[in-house]
Amino acid sequence: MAATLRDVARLAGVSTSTASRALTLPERVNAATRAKVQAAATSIGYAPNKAARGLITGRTGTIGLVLPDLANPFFPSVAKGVQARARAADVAVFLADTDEDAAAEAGLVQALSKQVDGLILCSPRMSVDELNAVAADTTVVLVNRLVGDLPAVIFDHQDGMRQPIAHLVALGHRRIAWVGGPATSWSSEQRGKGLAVAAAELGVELIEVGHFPPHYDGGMAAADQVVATGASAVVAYNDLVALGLLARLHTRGIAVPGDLSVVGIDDIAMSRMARPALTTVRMPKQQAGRLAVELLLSLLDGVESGARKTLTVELMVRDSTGVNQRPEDGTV
Amino acid sequence: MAATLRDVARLAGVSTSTASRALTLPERVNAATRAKVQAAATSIGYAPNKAARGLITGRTGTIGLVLPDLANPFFPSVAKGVQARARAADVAVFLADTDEDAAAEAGLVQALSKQVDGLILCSPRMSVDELNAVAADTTVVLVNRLVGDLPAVIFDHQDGMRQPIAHLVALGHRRIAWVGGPATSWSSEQRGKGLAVAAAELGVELIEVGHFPPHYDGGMAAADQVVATGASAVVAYNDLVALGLLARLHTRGIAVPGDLSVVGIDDIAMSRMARPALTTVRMPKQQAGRLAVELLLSLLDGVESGARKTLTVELMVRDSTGVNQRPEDGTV
DNA sequence: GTGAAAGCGCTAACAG
DNA sequence: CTGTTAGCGCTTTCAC
Repeated sequence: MAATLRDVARLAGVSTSTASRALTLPERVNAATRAKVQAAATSIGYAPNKAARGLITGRTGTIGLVLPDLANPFFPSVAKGVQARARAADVAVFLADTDEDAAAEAGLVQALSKQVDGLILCSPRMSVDELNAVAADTTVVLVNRLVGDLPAVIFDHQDGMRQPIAHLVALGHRRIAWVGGPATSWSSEQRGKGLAVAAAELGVELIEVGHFPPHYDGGMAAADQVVATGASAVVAYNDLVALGLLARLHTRGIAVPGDLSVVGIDDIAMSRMARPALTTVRMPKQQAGRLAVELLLSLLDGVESGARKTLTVELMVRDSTGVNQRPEDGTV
Repeated sequence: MAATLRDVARLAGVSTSTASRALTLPERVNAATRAKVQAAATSIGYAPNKAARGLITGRTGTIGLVLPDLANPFFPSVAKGVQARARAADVAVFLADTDEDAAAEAGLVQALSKQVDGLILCSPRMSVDELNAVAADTTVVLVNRLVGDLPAVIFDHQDGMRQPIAHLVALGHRRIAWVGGPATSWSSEQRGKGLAVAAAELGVELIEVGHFPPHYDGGMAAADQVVATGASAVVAYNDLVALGLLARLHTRGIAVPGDLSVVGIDDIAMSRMARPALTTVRMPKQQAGRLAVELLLSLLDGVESGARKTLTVELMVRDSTGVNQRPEDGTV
């Protein structure tokens, strides 16, 4: 059996409340007794039972992270950031993968919300109403989605989508295709809009090729339609789709970037490893995770209420010389 | 405030103990009262406080998953499997990423172990002694590492490493290089041994090129040494290393597989997307995660004690026709 | 079959 | 500054 606070108290010859104070509010205790208690605690390897503490303080020291799919490299990056920041704050993280299933997501969130102080919902697929319902009885921070005034960490799609367009225009492109993600995806909508605005401003044509699954196979499926548009460049919903495009274009003997330029979005590790390396728009994924935790913690402390953080994104122009290839997420 | 069991009991006009029984041991309660209680519970959206329950039952309904690095695609796959199986058993999962830091890992495990029923340690970096110490006061299941008799889920490196060697031999290779992972890695050691045994059996030469970081950059670093060995084929510690090799070989103008054949290990999603696609040894990562959970749960129920599961691995021969490209981890 | 009472490990008043 | 008391929400004897 693990040591309890009573054991510590007994060993130190004080009451349990004094032992408790010595460990959690050191200032309110005589230095001598404090030392005794702390010595006793370490000597028997005492670790507080967080569940018991949570029962009385109402804080469990735990947050939940819900995301659509760990197999999509975007999400482990966010998770890594969340995890790191939470640990620094001595907070534990429950992880839940919903498998891109909106219904499962709602159920999971429901269940999780009872066991945590707050929830980070990354790219949630559930409806606005469901989301508002959850937010009504749990502290929630959204990542990569905006719903009403709910606290959120998002990426600057406005500026972020202007960058690849400006880049392509500078290279002489005038007809640019856009391969969208799922029709229900908030970020796909934002990305499409951002590109359209930038294209209009810069006086070039943006051709929307349609909605595709946000995966490698989605890119394979989109490739021929992209070619048929006659565009000289294409921006893909994300890097996975861009890599799928690359594969199919290669099969068809279409040179990249010679015949067609391809730009991805997200900057997953894989995009640096493709050949040709993929020019992409970097989303600071780990940072988003870290910020989401900070936002959530400050919300729990009652510091802020309707906060929203928008993260700067950055065009990564990749070429064979390896310029600009530094990884966001550490060495991979 | 969330509804408590007392609220349910009051609403149903019974005592809290009856309410408790009606919800957890339905057989021991009159059908009529049971129905009343259950109706009351759902009507106010009652969900039991797991922390309070855990305080008394000694079971928290939570397990911990500790892994070295979410940025390495191997681990999110395992995590996905763990997560899915745990959810099916209505068990929550704490996630901890140690950043490949053995010291941090030991501390994390220590802290986590107090809050969970059991721990899944995936490719743990800590020492045998530390591991035994942890296992002494927590139920632990190892994944991808073997220490004494500790319960573990591992991959069949014996047979797994014979497959790529046999494949390469069949293609006519007689000098095969092996690019090992970190010197401290259990799986690197196992893989190296397995290859050596197979090479000896098949009468070909295995040249150990040394130890490299288990990343893309490690492969880049190893490439020139591999070339210098004069081997006609190389097996890399993992796919990331293999992809790094591919990149550097391409830079040097060495054709793959024309001049040099490259085989990876793990079958991460990325390996299907490389060009040329990477022949690799598939490790059933999600399955390992699922089995680890099952093993842990049965251990917690006192069913088994020194169990060990060995998973079959499978050579994935990749070529430009797309044969054998089905993904393990769902569509990516 | 059901209720009363005790207590899991801890913290938060409240006295002293 | 420290000890006593109460109780978080739940399960589990133990009577009835």
